[in-house]
Amino acid sequence: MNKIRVRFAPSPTGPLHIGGVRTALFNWLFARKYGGDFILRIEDTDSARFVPGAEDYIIESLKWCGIDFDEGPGLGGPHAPYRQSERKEIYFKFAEQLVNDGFAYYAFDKPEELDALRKQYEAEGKTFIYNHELRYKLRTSLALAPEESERLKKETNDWVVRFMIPANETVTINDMVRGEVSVNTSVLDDKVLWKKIDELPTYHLANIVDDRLMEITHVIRGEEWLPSLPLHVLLYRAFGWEAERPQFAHLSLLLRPDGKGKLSKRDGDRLGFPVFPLKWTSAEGELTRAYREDGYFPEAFVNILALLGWNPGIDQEIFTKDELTQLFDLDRVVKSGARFNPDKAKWFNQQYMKIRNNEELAQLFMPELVERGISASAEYVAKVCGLIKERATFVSDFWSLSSYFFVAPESYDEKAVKKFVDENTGEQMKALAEILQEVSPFTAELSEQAVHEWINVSQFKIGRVMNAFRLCIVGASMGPSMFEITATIGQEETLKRIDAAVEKIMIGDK
RNA sequence: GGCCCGUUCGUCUAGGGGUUAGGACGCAAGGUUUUCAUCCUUGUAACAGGGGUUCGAUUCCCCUACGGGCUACCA
Repeated sequence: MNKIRVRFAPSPTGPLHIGGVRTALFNWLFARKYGGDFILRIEDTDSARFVPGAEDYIIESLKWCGIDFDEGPGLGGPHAPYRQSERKEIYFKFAEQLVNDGFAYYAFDKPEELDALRKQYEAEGKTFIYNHELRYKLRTSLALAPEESERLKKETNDWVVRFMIPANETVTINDMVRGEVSVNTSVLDDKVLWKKIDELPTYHLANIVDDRLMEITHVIRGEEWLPSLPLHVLLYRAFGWEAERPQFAHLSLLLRPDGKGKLSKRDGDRLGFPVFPLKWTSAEGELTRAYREDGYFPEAFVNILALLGWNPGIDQEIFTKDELTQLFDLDRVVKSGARFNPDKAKWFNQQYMKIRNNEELAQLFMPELVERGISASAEYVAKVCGLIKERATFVSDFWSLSSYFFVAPESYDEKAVKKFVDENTGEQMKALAEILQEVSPFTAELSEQAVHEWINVSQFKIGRVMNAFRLCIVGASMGPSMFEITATIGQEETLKRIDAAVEKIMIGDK
């Protein structure tokens, strides 16, 4: 069997959205599983829709996800170049070959003429198809006298090459995810393959030619291409490439969580979750939110995407890249469209948060601390991260969960004060401070031991004491074990905070 | 309008001619914890509808409905 070669072939018309990333991921997973090649090809044959920066964005997104390609722009490879705009001179001869072999023809209609014709058909309630009936009636090389056609070819510059779709033939293709798909060719248009005006191929021609030239064995792409599958198959046949034709797998689309339509680039952030992997600033200066900037870990993001429209048939849901590579296969790709679930996406990130090591998390948290004017050692921050990470979904949650490790509380949660402070609390806290003062070394274990002993002897209610204690140190009813906190912030700071709290909320009006 | 694809808890999905239709997220309740979170337990909730085929259909076939895609000299 030939080496497996797959490609991801985005069009640089804007930032890649998660549907595109998923398509890339599935291709990559398939290639890696079978030891094949993953190729990135930029399909920039539509100069009108070209967006500067989009290609870089695509590459950076893949990089962030850890989806590495073996051949592609910037990297080169045996079939370079990998940008279709840089391959423009190779396509015409293939189009011409099709004309010479009787599979295509020149068409000289003006776009306005066709528009008018379409409108006319619509008005009459008829379906407009540029096909075997029309191609002999319109201005094409099939209908015109050869000299006239030659003349138009020379003298005009907006003619096109159209593929000749055979009449009334049923094309049946076996799609790797959808099974058998049949279409009657009579409903297909004679698609434009190549345009004189910009001397560029359309998607259909460029795609088939490049897939063949690059020896692609499997085409894994979005479902939006399913309707043109028969055309592509017919093209392979016309070129005489049936034996080398790749296998096709059409992935269902990602649907919007609010119900209507497929996820599109224009949905923005009003949906309550990002549609883009990385932030993108549009030409109008609009900034979109994104997974990376929202604080998702790339491993979590990849894990989420992998499970959208695919599953390994086991109950496990958290997978390393290696596990995914091993388990992935096209036969477990789901046929129906998948709606994105933002809550579950957060859950995934939380799972990855819990297993992330503290030093790495500290590094991610550090910039925010610096920005807040806090100076703390990496070691200290790592320790704090270890204590709070299971309470967080994103690194951006860290500050609100851990500020008391860095600064003493400035205010005390009112509800907690009401609940846990009474006329005896002040005295209790003073006594507690005295106990704590004697603990040496000031470890969590020894502090806990001493305090519990004291509570037992003095017959206080442990809940009341500890909650009041927490209020003094944290300022609220939250956070990890009290003694872990005090051991972290230290003896001196602990005693200081008890004093301050007693002063502020336990004496005075009480 | 035409063509194509799809339809199992709210969402992601497993399953597949005979099952108490399984899991995960969410939600709810309980337990653990001095608090919050984690964690554990339990609960909640689904085979779009109608016809066939069959002893039996959620599973196979047909129709309808609904959803989605395509219908450009876009990709």
